[in-house]
Amino acid sequence: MSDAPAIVWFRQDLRLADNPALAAAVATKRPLILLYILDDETPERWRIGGASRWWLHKGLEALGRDIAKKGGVLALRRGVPAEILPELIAASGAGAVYWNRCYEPYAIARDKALKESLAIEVKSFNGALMHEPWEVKTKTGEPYKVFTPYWRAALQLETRAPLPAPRKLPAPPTTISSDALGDWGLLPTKPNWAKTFEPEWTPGEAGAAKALADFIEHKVQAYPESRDMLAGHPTSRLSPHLHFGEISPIQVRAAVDGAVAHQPNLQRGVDKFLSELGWREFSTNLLFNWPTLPDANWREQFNAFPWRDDEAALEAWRRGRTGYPVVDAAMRELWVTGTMHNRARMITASFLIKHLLIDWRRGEEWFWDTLLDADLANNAASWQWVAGSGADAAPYFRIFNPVTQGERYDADGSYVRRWLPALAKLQDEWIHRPWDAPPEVLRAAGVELGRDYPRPIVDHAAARARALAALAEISSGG
DNA sequence: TTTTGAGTTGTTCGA
DNA sequence: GTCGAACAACTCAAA
Repeated sequence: MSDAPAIVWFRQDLRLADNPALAAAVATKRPLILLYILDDETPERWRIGGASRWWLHKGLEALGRDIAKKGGVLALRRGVPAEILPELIAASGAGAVYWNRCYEPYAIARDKALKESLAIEVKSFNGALMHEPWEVKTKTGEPYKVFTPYWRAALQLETRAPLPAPRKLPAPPTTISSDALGDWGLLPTKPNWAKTFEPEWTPGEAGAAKALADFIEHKVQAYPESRDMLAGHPTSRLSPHLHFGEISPIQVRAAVDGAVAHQPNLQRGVDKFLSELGWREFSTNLLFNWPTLPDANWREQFNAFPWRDDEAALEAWRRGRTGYPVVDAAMRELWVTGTMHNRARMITASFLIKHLLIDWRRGEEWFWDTLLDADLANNAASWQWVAGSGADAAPYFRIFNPVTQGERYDADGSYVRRWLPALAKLQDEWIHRPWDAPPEVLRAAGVELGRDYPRPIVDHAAARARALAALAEISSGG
């Protein structure tokens, strides 16, 4: 066995359990250099966003603690991996580098170049997906473009069992210099707008495991119906943990399958939940096979779509001042908690695209900066899905009515009241359409439209008609 | 090669 | 209030 140390390069896999690269490195019995590199230069357009930086700081803090408990050390470096890795290899005499794969186009190019240029052994592993994008193909060997057949095919494939966390981690051969996490400036200051994230989230592997256990115990059984309800956190809330790799889909799947083995009545909820993980994999499959997904219309006919340039409307949407309570509540939720309910994402995205006719890429950029779970594949695929420009797109006539959606999925208005205190005293009947409320009702609730809460910035019926006309322009018939 | 059934999450209108 | 139909045409994936 070589005494030359091995480097484990952590990227979007900030965990010790079910970490194939780490497990393989530990199995070599070499001394280990456990490394994270903050690269703010390689991805030019989609470098890590503001909210995600807070999570990254907390996640690295947790990973460092977990590693230390097992006898190892996490080294932090900032810069370009193509410079840092050779330097570290030279300084440490490392004989191997192990990592788990990423699927962003820039990451694929970076890793490919590193594999070619580094003179030592390099091994990459699947740590982020149930199935690699190239493993799920149609009968003719093409990548799937429609979710349902994709997921049906994926379910036919075997998945590996989750790997246990290493019992102990070998120390590095010598002292490896490390940046101080606090010097990276990942946490916001003056103002510390992330302080509202603290009570909502516990970044790190333990926090992820707790969220999963909570989901299985309390939520998964009713998930197929309750998942759509806007209030009360009916979903797993695992997405940021999954993005940063604090838990793997393999672990999640093994846990929910294990629960079904003891409680067969959970099967229905588990199947629905696993299909959501399937969407995550499907999105990665799309990004891998169509690397321009984040930046270009997947359907080229949308290149002719008559988007409007409306900075004021865009800003009203960003800040939750559209005058449609369910939209505004969701945008406030995003701002305050760094996340947004899945259905609320569809409602707000549909509103930006269809009601305001603003380019989906403007929304994609805002979500990228404000979401703790910002993920290039999910973000791009989902925005294009709502726009209708993407794979497996929604029918053109699917334009969410924010009032109907609010009344259906927030019937008692508790979601709106939580995020829009100005409307807290408005009765259920008017909570999703305050502009229709009689003046005395508004007075009694202490609401003056235009002062305490905005009037709608567009009329729904008119906006819907305008969107349908715009879509007709680019249809083959128009 | 051609055919066939199907395609995450909706809304509106009229009976 | 409830319910079914209409809302385009197209592409996908497998038979």
